[in-house]
Amino acid sequence: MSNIKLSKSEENYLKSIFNLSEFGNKQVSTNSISKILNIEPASVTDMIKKLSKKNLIYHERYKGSTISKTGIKIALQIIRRHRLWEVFLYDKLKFKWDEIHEIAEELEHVSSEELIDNLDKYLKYPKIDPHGDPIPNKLGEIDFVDKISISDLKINEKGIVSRIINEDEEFFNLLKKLKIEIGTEITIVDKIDYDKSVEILIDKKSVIISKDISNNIKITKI
Amino acid sequence: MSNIKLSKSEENYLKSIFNLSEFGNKQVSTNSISKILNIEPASVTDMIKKLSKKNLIYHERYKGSTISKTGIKIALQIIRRHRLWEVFLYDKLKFKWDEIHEIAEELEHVSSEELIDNLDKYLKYPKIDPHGDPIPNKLGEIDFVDKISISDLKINEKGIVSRIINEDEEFFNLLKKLKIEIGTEITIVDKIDYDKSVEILIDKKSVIISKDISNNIKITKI
DNA sequence: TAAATATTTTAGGTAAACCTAAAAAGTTTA
DNA sequence: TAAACTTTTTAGGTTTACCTAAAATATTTA
Repeated sequence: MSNIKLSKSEENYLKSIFNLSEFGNKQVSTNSISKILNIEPASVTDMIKKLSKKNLIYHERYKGSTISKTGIKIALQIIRRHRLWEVFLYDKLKFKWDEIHEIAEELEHVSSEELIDNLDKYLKYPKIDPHGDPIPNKLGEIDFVDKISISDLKINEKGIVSRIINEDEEFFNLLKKLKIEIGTEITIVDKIDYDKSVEILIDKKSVIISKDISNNIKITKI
Repeated sequence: MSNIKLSKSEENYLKSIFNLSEFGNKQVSTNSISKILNIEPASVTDMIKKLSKKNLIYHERYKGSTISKTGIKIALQIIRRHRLWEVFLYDKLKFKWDEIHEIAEELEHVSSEELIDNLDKYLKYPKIDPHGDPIPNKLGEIDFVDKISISDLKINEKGIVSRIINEDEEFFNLLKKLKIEIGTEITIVDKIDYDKSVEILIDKKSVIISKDISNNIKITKI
C-alpha cells in the first residue's frame, strides 16, 4: 500500500464519505457531505475533485460519490485512530463520556502508525470504544455484531447494551442514574403499546423507559 | 488570560523564538529562526509581523525580535505539552528515546487544556521529560536546576546525569552500554589534559569518555 | 570610510481550503 | 411536459503559510 499522506481536511472528508456510504455501499450526495462537515457545497465539490484525482473516491457529475477500496482502507484507519484515542481518554485519562469525541477528533490526525500500534497494545487491543462502536484492527478488520433496538426484543428476551447513540451529557447522566452502560445486561419485562415505552429489568430492578430513550440504546441479543 | 487560539505554525514559531531567546532574555535574529524552522527568511518576516500584531513578540526592523510576557507564557505551555507527551510515549507506550521527539512534535499542537492537565495527572505530575528537560507546570513554572558539564567538576566530585543533549540512536546505544541514563550518579576520577577526556566512575566501574561524549551529558552537582 | 558581503525586508506569486454568486443539471409538481 | 424548485458545479475571491527575486539596511573588511 503506497503511503499517501493526507491532510487533515482530506482525512475528514474521507471519513465522512465512508460513514455516509454505509461501508462503501451507497452513493453519497455532495449536499450530505456539506451538511455533515458544515462546509459549503461548492467547497465540497472542490475536495471531491481532489479525492477523485487521488483515486480515493469515484465521482459522477451531478450524481454523487462512491468511496474506493483504497479510500475505505484509509477511512478505517482514521476511525481506528479515533476510537483508540477515545478508549485512552475514557479509561486512562478519566474523561467523561461526552467529552472524548471532540478531543479524539483532533488526536486522530496525528498520523504515526507506530504511535497507534503502540497505543493499541498499551490499551490491550480493545474491541470497542466507550460508545460501543467497534474498533478496526491494524488491517482494517472489524468485529461485526448484530446491533438491534431494545424494541426488537420480545418479552422475556435478554440483551447486552452495545452502543449508545446520543452523546449528550444529559443523556449520559440519565443512563448513569438508570445504571445502564456498555455491557449492561437487560431483560424485557413488558412492552407498552400505548406510547411504545418498554419495561426492562436491570440488575434485578425494573424500570420503564420511553421510546425516545430506548431508540438511543442499541443491544446485542443473547 | 484571553484565550488566543494559535495555529500550528504560529505555535512553532513562538516555541522556536522562545528557545532561541534563552528564556526571553535575548533578541532573536530573523535568520536564526529561519534556520531552526527550515523556512525562508522572507517567510519568517511575514510571520514576525503577524506575531507582533498579536503582541506575542516585539520586533525592531532589521534588528531582531524579542518575545513578550504573553508570548513566553504560551511558549511554556507548548513546551509543557511536548514534554508531557514525551513522558507518555517513553514511559507508557515504550517508544525508544530517539523516537519520541518527532511524535511529540505533532501531539503538542492538540490544544485541549483539559487533555494536558489530565495527562499530567495520569503521569503523576512528572518534573522532567525522558531527555532530562524540566516540564513547566500548569502555571508555566519550571524547576530550575543548575546544569553543568562533566568537565566543570573537579576530581572526586560527584554529579547526577540530568540532561542528555544528543538525541541520536547511536548515542543512545552508547549510553546504554556505558549504563548512563538520567539519574545516574557519576564521580570524576581523573581529567586527562591531552584530549580533554575524563575518567568517570559509574556504578563502581571506571570508564574514560571523550570530550565529545562528555559535552553531550549535562549533570547536577551533588 | 567605501566597497563587499550578509541580513532583512518588500513585492509579487503559489497551493490549500475555504467562501459567495451565478450558471447548469436534475427532480418534482401542476 | 413545462415551470418551479433543488442540487451541484463553475467562476472568481479570500486567507494562511509558504516561496523566489530584488531592494533596503546593516555589518565586515580592505
